[in-house]
Amino acid sequence: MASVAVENYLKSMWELGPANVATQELAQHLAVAPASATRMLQRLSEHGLVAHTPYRGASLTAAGERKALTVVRRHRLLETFLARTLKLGRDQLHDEAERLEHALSPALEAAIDDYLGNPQRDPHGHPIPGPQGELPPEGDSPLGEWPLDRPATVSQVPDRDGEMLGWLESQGLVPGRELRLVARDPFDGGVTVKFDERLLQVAASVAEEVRVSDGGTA
Amino acid sequence: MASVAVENYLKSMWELGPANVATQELAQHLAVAPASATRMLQRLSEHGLVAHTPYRGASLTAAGERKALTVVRRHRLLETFLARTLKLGRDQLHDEAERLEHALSPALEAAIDDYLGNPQRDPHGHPIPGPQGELPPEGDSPLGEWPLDRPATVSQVPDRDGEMLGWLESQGLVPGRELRLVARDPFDGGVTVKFDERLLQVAASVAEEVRVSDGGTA
DNA sequence: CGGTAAATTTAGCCGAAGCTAAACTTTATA
DNA sequence: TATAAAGTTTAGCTTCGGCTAAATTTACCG
Repeated sequence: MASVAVENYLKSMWELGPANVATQELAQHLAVAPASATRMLQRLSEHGLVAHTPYRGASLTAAGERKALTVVRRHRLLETFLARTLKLGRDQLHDEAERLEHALSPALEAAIDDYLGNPQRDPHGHPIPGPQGELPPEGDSPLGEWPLDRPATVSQVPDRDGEMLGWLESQGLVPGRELRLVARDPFDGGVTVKFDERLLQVAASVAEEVRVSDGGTA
Repeated sequence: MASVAVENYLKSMWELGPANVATQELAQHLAVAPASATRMLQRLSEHGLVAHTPYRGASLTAAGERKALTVVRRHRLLETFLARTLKLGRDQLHDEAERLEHALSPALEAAIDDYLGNPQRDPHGHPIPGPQGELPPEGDSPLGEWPLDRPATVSQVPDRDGEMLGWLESQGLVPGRELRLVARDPFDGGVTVKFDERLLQVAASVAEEVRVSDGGTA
């Protein structure tokens, strides 16, 4: 009960959770047919990793979440490691880590963590779960929900969408960037931000994904 | 036609080759049943990666060897990378690389090669195939076959046998070590070597696996 | 040369994980 | 409230890559 497929299902469940996740949503996230997701949910359920109520969706059990978090931990450690050593662009990191995360032994995971000095965040600003799955409480919010004029620091950018990431990068909208919201589109939720003496339009879809906080490194 | 299993079969074929490899030999090397090896040889044969004559063994075709060598290249680059960055012991390298080698994209392979400055040998002294599978001719021989008294330099140590590797390491018998054969057991092929002003007994099984040459880095 | 032992292959089974099509629930709408 | 649409599950098929047991081929030995 620890194949690549199982690890991916658990990770997706975690990313889509913590609420009950719909079969279809899960299937889409993994690019498989809904029937395949149903079957896997049944298997995961039998092994106590997921609580599945037929026709009502599923959510991770404590055991399932623990496993999911070790995958997330490996993923984020790998992203950090690859960025640090190989200077890969932020937009290449995700795909590489996606494949390598399933081939990382506990020993190698520990060696990487050690080498990096127990990093708390990956290059996208996502927090790295501890060895037992501990995650610090998140103190940030989506850029789109930030109040106007209050100074903010970008804390997290998305990692799955390479195109969005490339754009963010090209605009300098990366973790650590300090900025201010100057306007919000009342209809679609897009915002205008200001930094470096310039204004930048950010579409709603992007403003949902980028997270900000007020501290230096929250 | 490029699963983990296929890559492993091709790599084993290369390691056991280049002559016709017996089904049983291959099966043992991969720890699978002979029947499983037969079936895979048939599939590989259909795809033109091996030439299989029923009951007579199989060998890699040119296409198969090309594929095998990319796996070997990834393996050896990974070993070198892990040793360089994480300072893993020589005896941990093999197992980790064994798993990671199947998850390395061409882009990441290139980035690692670049980072390492196009290394020619891995930490065990094995030559690293070039991007197109080029391998330099080997100018070394098994320690057991080296003439008495002629100065030699260790060029390669085995990587699959962690226990043997640990012993070699503990005795200082690592690539680069200079030594001299002072005696050979006429019966079992074991040898006595001298270096650092001390004598060391090397069993036949070990003397077969360690390779030496006379130059500095042959 | 014949017969047996060893090696190999074939036959048939299993589980994982995917798919499509059909059946069944749930939800939403007329 | 009935019915259609949407979502989910079941049924049944496929491929991959294992396995064991039985059949077959090869090789060796008396």
